[in-house]
Amino acid sequence: MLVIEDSRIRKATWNDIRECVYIITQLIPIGRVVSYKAIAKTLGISPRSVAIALSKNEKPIVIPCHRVVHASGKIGGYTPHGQEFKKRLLSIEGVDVKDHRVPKEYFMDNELVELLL
DNA sequence: ATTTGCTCAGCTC
DNA sequence: GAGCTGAGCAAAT
Repeated sequence: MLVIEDSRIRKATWNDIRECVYIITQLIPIGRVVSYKAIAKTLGISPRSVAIALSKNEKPIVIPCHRVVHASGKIGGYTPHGQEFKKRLLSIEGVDVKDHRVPKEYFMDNELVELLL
């Protein structure tokens, strides 16, 4: 991932990555979901890094990290309060989590990539 | 459904 | 620097 600062291109720092991940996460509307992979693609970094960024999240509720799940539909993690809490948050927002899986119709990976690329 | 190998940024020593 | 740890992924089994 590269960023532009003072008209120069430089490698993104950890802070840059976190900032971008948080901003994108906040773009996800209520009742929808995206995968780590989709965010990684828009930023040009690895999915693993996105997960790390979210895990180090300092504002667990302001940053809706519960709307980010595995590409396969599996729930993923939610360190502050555990998977169960994450599931509960999602169902409150209208996402029907079936058997530790979120159905593909809730995903907006394509829209996100199309929007930001 | 489960295992396996790959990945890459942070943390520890 | 070297080695370990993940809120992951994709392919093979």
